[in-house]
Amino acid sequence: MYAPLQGNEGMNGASLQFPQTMLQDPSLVLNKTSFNGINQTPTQSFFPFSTGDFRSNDVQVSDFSQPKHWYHFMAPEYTGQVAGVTAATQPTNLSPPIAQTREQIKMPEVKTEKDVNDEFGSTETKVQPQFPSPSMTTGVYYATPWNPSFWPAPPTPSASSPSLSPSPPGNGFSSPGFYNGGSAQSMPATQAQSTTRSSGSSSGGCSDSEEEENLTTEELEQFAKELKHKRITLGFTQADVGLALGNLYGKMFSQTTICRFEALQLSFKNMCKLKPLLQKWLNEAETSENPQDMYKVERVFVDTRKRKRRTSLEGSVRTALESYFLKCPKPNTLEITHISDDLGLERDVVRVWFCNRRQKGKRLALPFDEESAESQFYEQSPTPPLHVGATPLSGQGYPGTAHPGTVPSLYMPPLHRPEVFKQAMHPGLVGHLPS
DNA sequence: ATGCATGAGAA
DNA sequence: TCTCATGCATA
Repeated sequence: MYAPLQGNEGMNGASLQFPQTMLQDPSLVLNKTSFNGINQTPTQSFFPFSTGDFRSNDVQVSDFSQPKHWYHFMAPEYTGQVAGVTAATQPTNLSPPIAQTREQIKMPEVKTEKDVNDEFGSTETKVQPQFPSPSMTTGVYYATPWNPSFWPAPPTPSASSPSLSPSPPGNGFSSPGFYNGGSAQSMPATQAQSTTRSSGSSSGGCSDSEEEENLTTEELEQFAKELKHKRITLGFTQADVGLALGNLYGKMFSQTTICRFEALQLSFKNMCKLKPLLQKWLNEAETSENPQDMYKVERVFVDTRKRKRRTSLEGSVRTALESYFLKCPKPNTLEITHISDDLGLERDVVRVWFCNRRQKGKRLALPFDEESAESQFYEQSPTPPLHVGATPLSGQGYPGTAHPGTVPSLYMPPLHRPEVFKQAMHPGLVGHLPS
């Protein structure tokens, strides 16, 4: 069904991605650093799970009987796909050979997200990045509701000038508040703080002034655009930037995150949090003599814990899930069980699917009226409001397949006015909606 | 670029 | 158990 694990084919050159056999490690592909002279045999033909004890069989759509062993398995030399270049974020998982490699290479201690608080083994010298780590972790204000350009302004753009007046906490709705953390809505309108301009433009010598800025949607949009443009101009990939951030702040990010940032696909709060970091990176990149040095840091250690193989849901199954989602965006345990049974999926897969679907849905449907939208659609049903039991599945036909063509594969909340909803949809998706 | 997954923190 | 931030893996 779906491609075997490793040995992926090349990636779209456009974005300069790397074959996963290289763990998306820019330094390898881009040759910006030859990893301290260590020659890596690009023969990542090894596959630690060849024995099959690691769910070698496809986690197919109806394969839900297998125990989840994927978490423990740990091939001795499994480095997380990148031969040699990687290491574990978790020392405990570090196998001898790797540990050795790690010492040979003077691996700067850049931490990954979860690693930040994770102390390494005592022997490890926590060499912090060359750059002083700014206080990026301090609070972030996001009094301004998220409202990317492609998310239409609210029907009543009353207080539509987020840039000037971040909506007061209780202000009805003031703006299309994207999802700014769902419950964190009680944002202290600490806005008008003062620093709206990230002064830290000159990498001169001071500066880690990326305080919590009161960013506006527009600023973010503009910055995202600027970032992307300059990044490309400078010849960096999104992954490079993520790595560079690790270099600069000791906290790296993935290509995915950078991509989402540029595409404004993160929550407003998240955008605000990352913006200062990226801003600084940009400044550094622009002024640096050798931008390349910015991420000379070879790859950080990769977490050796193995994650479940990604389930690839068939189109029909997805459609079915969508269908269920329409009826009940937030199924309870029982409902999830029913659904999973009906579709022959693991309960967890279904659960996660709904979680992700909701998360995604928020970006699409929440602009209008998050409060009600959320309460109306995302409220867990005490009692199955839908006949989950009355399987919409007819024989082999799933809910969706039953009505080919008529079942929108998108979340179309029944309570939303089509017109409005349509607007809120991502441009690319609107087209699919029946008018 | 995005689907599915993980994990921390909150409820 | 959910949300949210984030990432691996893949289309």
